[in-house]
Amino acid sequence: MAQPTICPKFEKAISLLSQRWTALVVYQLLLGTQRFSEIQSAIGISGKVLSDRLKDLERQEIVKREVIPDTPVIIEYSLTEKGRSMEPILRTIENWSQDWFQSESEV
Amino acid sequence: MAQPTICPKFEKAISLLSQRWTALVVYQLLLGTQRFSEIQSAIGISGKVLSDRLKDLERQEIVKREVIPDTPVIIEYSLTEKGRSMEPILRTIENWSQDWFQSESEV
DNA sequence: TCACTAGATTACTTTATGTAACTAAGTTTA
DNA sequence: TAAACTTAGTTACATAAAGTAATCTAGTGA
Repeated sequence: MAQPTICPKFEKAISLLSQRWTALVVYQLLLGTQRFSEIQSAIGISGKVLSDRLKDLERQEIVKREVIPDTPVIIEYSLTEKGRSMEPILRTIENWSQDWFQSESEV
Repeated sequence: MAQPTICPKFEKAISLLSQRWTALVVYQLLLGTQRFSEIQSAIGISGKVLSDRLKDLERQEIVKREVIPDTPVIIEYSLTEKGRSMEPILRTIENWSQDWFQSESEV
């Protein structure tokens, strides 16, 4: 399936962003470097899926994983330049959501 | 799960956009009104999933379904104002994809 | 030694997506 | 008049992705 009517670069970007949790993980890391459990509790993702996503995002050079040899060892996740370059996407979605969605209390 | 650390409006927008095919359907409809089979062959989505997505998008008032009483009947899909308001999101993703993804031939 | 923590991984269940065949209503063809 | 074709779907079934909970591995600390 998938006729090549649509630009392949755009399709790659869309398939990345339409993977559940990807956008939220990046959004969360825009706040700064964070540890596994911080991301997990901030966005409410399961450990398994967060682990999968972080590996994907690392492979795509969007997220950087750093092992800090503290005691016990600390593992920090942060955005690469490519990751930070996604900020306008998230901000545009954020603005749109404010303009067009109602909050629970208004429904 | 899903602690409410993140703005619920933003979360709604993200969960809409992270549904597979949603963004591509909207992107396709930015080109103008189209029929079921046109969307289907343009983006290479299965009839079942396209049918599901169009119903979702109609329910969210992003897509408008119109029955044209021609012979045989024609069913046209187009974007509502809310749907068209998603254009900046898609354009931002498009720009980002051009800057940060390589095409197959460059890999 | 036992219990605790962070960062995962594994086994299993549920949900989403994909494939292919089928349907309904009308149309053209033979 | 039936056979075949078209559009816009739907249904049944198969596969893939995501969720849940238990487990693992170092490295503490008591």
